[in-house]
Amino acid sequence: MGIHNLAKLIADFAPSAMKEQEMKSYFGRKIAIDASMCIYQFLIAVRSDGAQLANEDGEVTSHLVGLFYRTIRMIDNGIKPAYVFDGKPPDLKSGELVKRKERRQEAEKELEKAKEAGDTENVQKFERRLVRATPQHNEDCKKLLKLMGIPYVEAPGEAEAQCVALVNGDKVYGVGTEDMDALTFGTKVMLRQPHTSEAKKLPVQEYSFNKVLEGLNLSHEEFIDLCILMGCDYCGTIRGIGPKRAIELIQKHKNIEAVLENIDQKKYPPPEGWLFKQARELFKHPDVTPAEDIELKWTDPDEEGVVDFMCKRFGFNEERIRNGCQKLKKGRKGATQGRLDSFFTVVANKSSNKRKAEEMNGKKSKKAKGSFKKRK
DNA sequence: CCCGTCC
DNA sequence: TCCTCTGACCCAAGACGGG
DNA sequence: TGGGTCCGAGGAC
Repeated sequence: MGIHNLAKLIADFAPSAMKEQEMKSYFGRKIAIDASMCIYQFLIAVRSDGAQLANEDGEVTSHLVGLFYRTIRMIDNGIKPAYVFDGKPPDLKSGELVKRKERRQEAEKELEKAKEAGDTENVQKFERRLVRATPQHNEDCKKLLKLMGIPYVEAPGEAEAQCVALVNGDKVYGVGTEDMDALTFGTKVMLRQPHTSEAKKLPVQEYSFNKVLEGLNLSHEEFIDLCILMGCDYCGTIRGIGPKRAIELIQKHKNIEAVLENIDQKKYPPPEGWLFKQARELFKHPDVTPAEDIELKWTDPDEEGVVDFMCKRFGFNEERIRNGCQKLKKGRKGATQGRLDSFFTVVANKSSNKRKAEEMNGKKSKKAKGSFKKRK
């Protein structure tokens, strides 16, 4: 998943494209998040003695624990998440998916071996490697989100691409992800792991797409070709060409076709039947629902519904769940208030410089729309 | 800060 | 010789709070 | 599964 080494390349060649912000400065912001990715991570990480958390009937709850508390944490910080669920992966990804399937089968064998040998350490290791978010997990999470009053979107294709559509269609401020290919899809703003920053006392890393292009001195099309050269999920790469050579070649020749004409293909052989054109097309025109067809609404949680679902069905501690619901209600009010507040400073120049206003106590005049002064 | 608990 | 890529290896991937 | 690090094998110069 993602673009190989892209974060490092940006750090090296376009450092100003990333700025670090305090969590607080995102108060009132809406953010799109790839739900499938979160669920997967929760299933892997939320464990006790190496096993997933579960209710008395053995139904897994790790994904619900993770989603519940992370969402509350964000709302509590005035950040409004909208979750996006994966649809069908594009056909081009099937090669990658076949590889993953093979690795799975490998892990299954290893798991059997470890079980027979009574090697608990390896059993856990390979169980973890076999984790996959099932339709049931997804449904559980959708139900919970609905009860919590948090909006979600079911993407026709890749969740990441749908998140980008929401950003660029001005439904949300940015996409919160670890997956750098959000930038390849062209997201105006990308936030890296906005949820962890508070807990770990780390700043949020904010990437600006325009500054990435500016810093690398590339157009969006050239940038896509660069990403393909460096390695994406959709097709192979040219052996012997890594980030350094890739960026040099794209800057010089502008696209992969021209690169191929100008390198010694004996020394740098492209993959057999290389599908770079199809990959390029996928990044340019991914299968997404247009943002204008999507309405995102944050509402108060249905506390009794949440308690019923989480406690009755999944055996969660009622006090904690009710506590969480209270935080949701409180945080939502604050965030709604805050959004209005920041509206005045934010909307003014959205694409380029965003707002330094927060610190500088903004005075803006460019781009008329909504550029009042920040009050307070 | 570390380490156990959450279910 | 220098630079760049590759492949091997290891590790950790959540959130939270009590002690 | 990906990321970080470290080392050896090539081409690049």
